[in-house]
Amino acid sequence: MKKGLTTICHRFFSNLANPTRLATLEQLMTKPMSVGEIAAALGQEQSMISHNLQPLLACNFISIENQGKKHVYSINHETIDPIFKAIENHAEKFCPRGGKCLTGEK
Amino acid sequence: MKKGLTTICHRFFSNLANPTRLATLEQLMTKPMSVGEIAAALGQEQSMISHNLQPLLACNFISIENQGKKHVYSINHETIDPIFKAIENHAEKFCPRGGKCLTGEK
DNA sequence: ACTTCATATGAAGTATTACTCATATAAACT
DNA sequence: AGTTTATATGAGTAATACTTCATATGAAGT
Repeated sequence: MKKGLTTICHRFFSNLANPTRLATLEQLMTKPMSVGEIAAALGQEQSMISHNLQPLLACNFISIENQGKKHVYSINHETIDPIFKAIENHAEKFCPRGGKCLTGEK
Repeated sequence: MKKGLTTICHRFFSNLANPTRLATLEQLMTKPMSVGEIAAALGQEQSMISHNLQPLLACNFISIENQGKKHVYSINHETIDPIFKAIENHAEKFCPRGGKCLTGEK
C-alpha cells in the first residue's frame, strides 16, 4: 500500500458505507437505470436517490448519460465487480457462518 | 452481486471508512505490531487505537496473538491486499489526476 | 502481594453524516 | 408560454459514529 493511499481509501469506503448507495449499486449491477426507476425499485423517495447518486458519480463508481429529461446511470463494473468479489471471498473464508463480522453482534 | 450482500457490504465498508483504522491497517501492512507500537507510529493515544482495533478484529481484517502482556495484531493479507489493489487500480484509471473523487471537492 | 507495564472498557460530549421536505431547474409536449 | 414530467439542490433535523478521559483488567517482575 502506497503512502497516502489512506486518504484516498477513506473517501472510497465512506462513499460505499451507506445502505442506500449500496442498494443503488445493487440495482445498477443488473442494468442501467434512471433515477425514477431506481427509486421505484427500492421504494425510496426520488430526492433521496438523487442525493445519493451524486457521491457515487463524483468518485466514478457510476456514470451518467442524459436521455432527454431522464438521467440514466450505469455502474462502473471494472471497479465495483472486483471489490464485491473480494468481499464475497472474505465472507466465505473468514465469516463462513455469519457471526460478529456480518451480524454486528458483539 | 448476491441479494443480501448489501447488508454485509455495509458492515465491511463502514468498518474501513475510518482514517484511524486505515492508518492502522497501513502500519500492519508492513509487519505485525502491538497496540503500543501502532499508537506510537501514528502518534495517537493507546485507547483510541485499542478501540479501533476491535471492529477490525471482529470482521477478521486483522488477527491477534497474545505474547505475554503484549497483544500483537497481524493483517489479513488475503482480504486486504486485493481490496487495496482494486482501489489503486480505480484511482489510476478513473481518477488519474486526483479531482473530485480523491480530494472531495465539489 | 505489590508495583509496573500493556491493553481494554465505559461513558459522555462532539462531530459527522444521512434523511426529509420544500423548492428549483430543466426538458418535452400542447 | 404554460404545463407536465424528471431530476437536482438546499436547509434543517435526526441519527450515528468518533474521540477523549477516566478507569478497569491482566500479565510480569520484585
